[in-house]
Amino acid sequence: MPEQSPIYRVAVPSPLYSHFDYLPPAQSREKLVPGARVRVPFGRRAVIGIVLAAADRAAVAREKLRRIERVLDEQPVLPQKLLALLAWAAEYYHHPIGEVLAAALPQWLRAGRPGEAPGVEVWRAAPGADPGALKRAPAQRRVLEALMAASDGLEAETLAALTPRWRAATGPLERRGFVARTQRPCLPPYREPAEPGPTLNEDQRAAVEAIVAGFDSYGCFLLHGVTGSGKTEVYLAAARAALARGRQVLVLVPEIGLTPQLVARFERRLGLRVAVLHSGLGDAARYCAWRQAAEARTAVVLGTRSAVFTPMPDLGLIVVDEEHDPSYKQQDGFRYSARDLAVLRAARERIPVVLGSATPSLESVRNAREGGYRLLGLPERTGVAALPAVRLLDMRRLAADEGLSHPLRTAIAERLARGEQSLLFLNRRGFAPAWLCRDCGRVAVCHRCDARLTYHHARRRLICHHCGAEERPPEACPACGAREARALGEGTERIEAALAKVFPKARVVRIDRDVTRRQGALEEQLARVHAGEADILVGTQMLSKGHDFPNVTLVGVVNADQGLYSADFRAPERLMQQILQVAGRAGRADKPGEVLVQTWHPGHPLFTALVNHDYESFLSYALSERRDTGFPPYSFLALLRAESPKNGTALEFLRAARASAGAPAGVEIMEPAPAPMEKRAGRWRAQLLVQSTSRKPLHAFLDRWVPALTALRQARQVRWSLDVDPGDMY
DNA sequence: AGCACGCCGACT
DNA sequence: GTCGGCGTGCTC
Repeated sequence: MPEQSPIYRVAVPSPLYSHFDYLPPAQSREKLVPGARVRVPFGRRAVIGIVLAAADRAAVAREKLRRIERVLDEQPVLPQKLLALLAWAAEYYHHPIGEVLAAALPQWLRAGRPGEAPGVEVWRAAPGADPGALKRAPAQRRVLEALMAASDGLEAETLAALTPRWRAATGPLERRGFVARTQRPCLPPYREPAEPGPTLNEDQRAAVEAIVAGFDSYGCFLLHGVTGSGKTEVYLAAARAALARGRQVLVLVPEIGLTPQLVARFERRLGLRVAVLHSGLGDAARYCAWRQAAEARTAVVLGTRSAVFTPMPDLGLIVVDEEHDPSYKQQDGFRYSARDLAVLRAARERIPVVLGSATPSLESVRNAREGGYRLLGLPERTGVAALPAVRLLDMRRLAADEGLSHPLRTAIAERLARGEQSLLFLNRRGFAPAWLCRDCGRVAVCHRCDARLTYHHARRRLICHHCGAEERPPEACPACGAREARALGEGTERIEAALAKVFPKARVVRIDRDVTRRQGALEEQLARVHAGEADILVGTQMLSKGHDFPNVTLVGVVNADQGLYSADFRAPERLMQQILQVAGRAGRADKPGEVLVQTWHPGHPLFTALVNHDYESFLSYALSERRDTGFPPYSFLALLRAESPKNGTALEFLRAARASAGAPAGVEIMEPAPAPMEKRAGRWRAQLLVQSTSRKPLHAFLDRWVPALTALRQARQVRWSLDVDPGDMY
């Protein structure tokens, strides 16, 4: 019998819901391994794909098959286990396998670069280099001076931060012999011995013991610890135990929580170099760290969302810190939840996973109460004061000037008198969220979105926070010609200005995206706060993540009501989490903190729970509401979104989608509806919610529905995407 | 998504 | 007379 040459199933980076079959490369006789990259002809071009499997028959006629052009890897870049997880994820999230694999691979590998780990480029000044000789080349001069000031040389990334034209500068400098380029391994050795940590309290010890007892088998632990209860110490102790067994540890943190301080703490306490993975890394540095993990040369990986896909052959423990954080859910393209995939990965690898939070998500709480998660509680704060007292300020009865009520001002004044810091939290950047004509009341709106423009005073601009559009405030009202306008409402910028007026001697530091956009600016602002160079902090939710402010004894929540009655069913949960997170930043053993919340709805059950520091009663309230309304975690959702530059076509597509769905058993398909903000960035958006009380019928339905959607005539005129387990309804 | 093919309007 | 607009079809 003649030997049939094998066929290879290849995932190709394209939004097509299937793999593609190829013949083996011309002269090779060796079998290709799944997970290896191959260069294949695809349509009229060539692309880098990933071998999924060998097969003996193709899905299409044999004449249609083309040959793999080139094999890029002898060893798979994605190990079997990870490939299987990704294939599962592609099915679960109903996303094309090629794009799923692309999301898991570092750009370096996607671009077809060699699999061997690159070093990190380091530039050094040569002895005797003379910046004086560079009078007419200021960029070169700046680079050279920076290099001369740095004894150990500088990495490409540091230079890039210095000047965007650094590449153009190093070239001539190198030719003149003023600077030299070297490579170093991306993770330099860590030479300090591990620092001992504090003695664990009873609860922490119990938590660590429970996790360690479960090593070598799957278990999901929900570590519910109030802020300041020492969750990180539990992670560290569990990580040490895993390391002692020769296993690797994967730690996921929210986007904004991955700070140099956190990395340094892990390195110090574990006594080893930690591989860091986050979006701000350059291609080479990122791939290098990834590769170190894949070769088990580094034991600990600390990363954001996409780090859940890091290959780690000896993985023995996964930690998901702040598991409730929305940044674990990817909001475009392949819309996965890194937290959920971490749990799944742990189950498949038969290892424990720890989900930690002071304010766990309702999903995880329900899983702990009724599902298989084990709850580990840390009710005590360590080394910090008792939880700060929370007081509601009933804004129905209080006058507020520029958003600040009298009691809040008094409380700030007291802190100033005592030399303590105050923190004002307000989830709205800019000066004022509305700009209106004094005469006719016309409000400035965005032309591309269904949204009001926010007035930014420093830049004297009206800015749309949804599409980024900017314009100059009009001299005269376009509707009535009146020449006077009014900025209505408060953003962080206005609060900052108001504070400067009321407390002229106070040093106010603002922390929001507008201030911290520049690289390193956030770090600078925080350093000022910690050095005691600030009396009052004003900021958005950026303040609620990852940074502690031990000298802050007053937290003011300026407008707590946004999100209380929002279109998004998760908004109250987010609000509660944000307030508790920011409240948890305040106070110390010797200086108890106080939290003042300005609200027009002081009777809301959310606030009752907040005043009592009773997350449990909030959970009961929120869970019973979700049960009554049939929302997660008491149901499972999929949201079909569509958008089009033409009004109406998105809804039209959804109506056709609804019609093609039929009446599947056990699944409820809602009516198509315009999105809560129908027009955004010039596109009309609509959505269609699909709901079920159990996953099985929902996914059985989606399996049939998605191919049908692709075939719809209307699908061509819109951009559509399916969001399984959506994080929000916008 | 790319990329090409294909058939109708304003320009060197 | 062409350059180029984006509708439509295909990718093993």
